[in-house]
Amino acid sequence: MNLDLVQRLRENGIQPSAQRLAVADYVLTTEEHPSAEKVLERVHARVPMLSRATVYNTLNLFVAKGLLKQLVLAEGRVVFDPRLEPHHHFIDESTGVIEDIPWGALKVSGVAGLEGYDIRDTMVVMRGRKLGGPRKPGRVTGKTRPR
Amino acid sequence: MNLDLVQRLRENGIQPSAQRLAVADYVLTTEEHPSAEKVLERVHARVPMLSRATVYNTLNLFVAKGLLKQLVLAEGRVVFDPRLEPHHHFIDESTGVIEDIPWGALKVSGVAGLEGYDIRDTMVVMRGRKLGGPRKPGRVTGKTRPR
DNA sequence: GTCGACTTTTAGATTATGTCTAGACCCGGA
DNA sequence: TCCGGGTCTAGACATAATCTAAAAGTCGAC
Repeated sequence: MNLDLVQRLRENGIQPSAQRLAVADYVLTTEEHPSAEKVLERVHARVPMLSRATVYNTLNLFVAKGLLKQLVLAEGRVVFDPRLEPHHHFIDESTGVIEDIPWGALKVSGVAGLEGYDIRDTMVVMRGRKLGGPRKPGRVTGKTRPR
Repeated sequence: MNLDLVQRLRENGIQPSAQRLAVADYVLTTEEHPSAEKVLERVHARVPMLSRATVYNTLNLFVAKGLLKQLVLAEGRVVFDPRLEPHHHFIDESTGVIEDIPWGALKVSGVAGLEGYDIRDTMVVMRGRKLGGPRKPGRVTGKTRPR
C-alpha cells in the first residue's frame, strides 16, 4: 500500500479513508481499464466488507477531483483510466481489451480548422485486432461479455 | 414512409415486416444519434403495440446486417448511427448532443506506423462545446441525464 | 477523554437498460 | 385446411448504476 497515496488524495482535496485508499491503491496504478464492477471485485477481494455504493461513490469522487478519467468506449460500459495525460485508444474487437496508444504515436490535423467548436479533448479510437504473439501477456482487461 | 426501404431491407437479407419498416423509417434516416430507448419512444408513438423486445431485436438485426453502426460514445449509452461511411464525432459536453464531422475535415496520420495491430476502423472523438448561435436548431439528441 | 457536528460507509431498495422466453400470430405452400 | 418457419408480444429476468436512511467514524473544541 503506497504511502504517497494519502498525500495524493489530500492534494486533490479528498479526505483519505481506509476504503478510499483501498480503491485508490488499485485503480490509480492499474494498466487495465476497469469497469466499476471490476474495481468492486478486485478491491472486495482484499477488503470484503466494502460495499458497492462506496466503490461507486469513490470512483465518481476521483473523477470529479481529476484523479481518474472516465472513458465511454467499451462494450456499453463505463471504464476508468488513471492516465491523465491525453492519449489514444485501441480496442481489440475479439477480446474487448482496451490498450493505450501514446499521444505522440499519431497525429491529428485539422481540428483547429473546425469553426464553431470549442474542442477541449481529442482522442483517436481505433478498433481491430492485435496481431502476432502475446508481447505483453497478462494485460487482460475486458471480458468478452460472458453470457 | 419511404418505399425504397422495403428494397433496402431485402438487399441486406432482411425480411420486411410492418414493425421493421417502422423502425427503419425512423432510424435509417435520422440525424440524431438515438439510443435504443429513444428509438422505442419515437416508433412507439406511431405504432403503439410495438414491443420493446422487437425494437431491440430489430436494431441488433440491422447492426448485424450492416444497415446501422453501433456507437459507444455517449454518456454510458449505446447509440445508433445510419451513416455507414467513416466519419468522426463531436460530443457537446453540456448537452450530450453527438454531431457528425465529415471524414475529410480531419487527417489522422501515423496509424499505418503502428506495429502489431490490424486496424479496421479509426475515428476521432472530440469533446467540448458548440460555440455561437444555434445554427442548426432542433438537433437535440441526448438528454443531459435528467435525474 | 467526551461531546457534538460533520463526513463517510453501509445494506438494501430502486431505477434504467438490455436480453430471454414461451407462446401467439402470420403467411405461403402442400 | 393444415403445417412449418419466421416474426412479434408481454412480461420475466439479468445486469449496471444510483439512491436512501441509518449506522459508524473523524476531528476539533472544550
